Amino acid sequence: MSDRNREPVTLQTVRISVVDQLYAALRMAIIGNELSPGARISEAEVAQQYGISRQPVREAFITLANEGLLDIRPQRGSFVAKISLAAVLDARFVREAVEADIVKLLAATPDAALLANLRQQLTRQQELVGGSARDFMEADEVFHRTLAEGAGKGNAWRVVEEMKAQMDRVRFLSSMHFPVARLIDQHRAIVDAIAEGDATGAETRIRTHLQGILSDLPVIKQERPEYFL
Amino acid sequence: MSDRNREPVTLQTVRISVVDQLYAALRMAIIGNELSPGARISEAEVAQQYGISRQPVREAFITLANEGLLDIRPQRGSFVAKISLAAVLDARFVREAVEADIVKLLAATPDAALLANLRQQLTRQQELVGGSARDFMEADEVFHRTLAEGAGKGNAWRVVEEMKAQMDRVRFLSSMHFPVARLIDQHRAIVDAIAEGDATGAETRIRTHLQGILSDLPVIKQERPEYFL
DNA sequence: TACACCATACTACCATACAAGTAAACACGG
DNA sequence: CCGTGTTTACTTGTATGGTAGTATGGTGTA
Repeated sequence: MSDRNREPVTLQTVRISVVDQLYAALRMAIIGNELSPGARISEAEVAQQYGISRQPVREAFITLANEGLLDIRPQRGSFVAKISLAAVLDARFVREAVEADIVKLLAATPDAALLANLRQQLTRQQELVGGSARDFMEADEVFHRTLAEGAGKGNAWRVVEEMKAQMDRVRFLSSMHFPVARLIDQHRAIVDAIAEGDATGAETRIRTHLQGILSDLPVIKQERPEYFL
Repeated sequence: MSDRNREPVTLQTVRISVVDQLYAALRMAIIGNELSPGARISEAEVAQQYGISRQPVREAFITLANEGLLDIRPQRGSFVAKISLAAVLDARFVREAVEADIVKLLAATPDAALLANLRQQLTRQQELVGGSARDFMEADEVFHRTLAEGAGKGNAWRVVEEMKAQMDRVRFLSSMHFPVARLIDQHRAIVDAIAEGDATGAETRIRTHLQGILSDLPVIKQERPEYFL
């Protein structure tokens, strides 16, 4: 054979377990506020809806509960977790700390390929202005993940992703709170600072970027107190 | 009644589910290297050992897998996760970022009661010199959690805890790697900086503190390559 | 010996059944 | 009308059974 010495590719099993599929679906539904905070959601009910047994539903619930998106009360019922102000603030805090160090790393040794990628994403984001909040949220997620992976901290992204979910969820409670144009400007400013090797500037800008939600949070709580703990 | 207007205390259900108990036990066993990286550990086997059914075991496994401590391979078996160098490095990175911002907060407005608490812990830690690694690890955990909670970031502790688990696990692979005396000195230096309101100093010192494992990691990997991915 | 084939045992995944706790509706007695 | 006790439906927790995918050791064949 001509390719005896080639690198073995890592094969992938196409099968995605019922649990994983359901987990992803429910997570999206919760973050996107299709399932509102406080809403009741029982294992049996969901099982019937999807035509599966209770067990995989239960296992998806467990993971969601571990991520703070679901509240399982034994013998009482399961509920979409209400928003804890402290939890969201702390999630934001963690995310700011981590991403600040990430952009500091990136600015220390700017990488041309990465910057090109980021700038391409900026134009793509610009095209989404006026579109759906969900579409922008996805692009935003890719942008921030690209930063993490560009800094060689791909595993750290898992943490940021979880924190981000808490924050995005709050934003979805009131569709007013995706100031897309402003967010893109901030993204651009961050990329510029990285390109210039300005670590301090990049840090300051991403911290500001991630502090944006702080002003929205009290407003949203005022608008929808029933969604909060 | 004389106490009609008193605050209602929040009652606690004593019952702890089998799942939670098993999860805690297995987590400890994995971090403490009683279950070594790569070791096989099947649902049925554990169920039999503890005299319970497979289902709760499975659910405990799922949470452990989500935390990166277990590797579940469908239809193949479950294994104590081998150590991924990148995962540990990224966990350390996240922890450093978060705890750095925490001590900055603490130093900004030093609190006397908190500082008294911390200094008391320092003397307690001193008493543990020469004792078991596990005892010190617990005291260390309390210390760092106290910092997080003192800064009003109790929810952020969950994240740090998960990252800490990855790091402690590596240390347990070789009992040489708990330089207790040095760690306590660093703890003391951090407390001193906070007391003086020296945010920059506190940040620098906790970053140094948490970078300690970086020098140990390659050594441990050299010693026990079979434990690594 | 070397290799393809197959039987078998084992795994996690999913379905189903039962157990135990909770809460709400309701009947009853004051 | 109000408060109490009981019934009943519903919840999650746990146990067990069946299914499909995977690894392994043996067997036959060249």
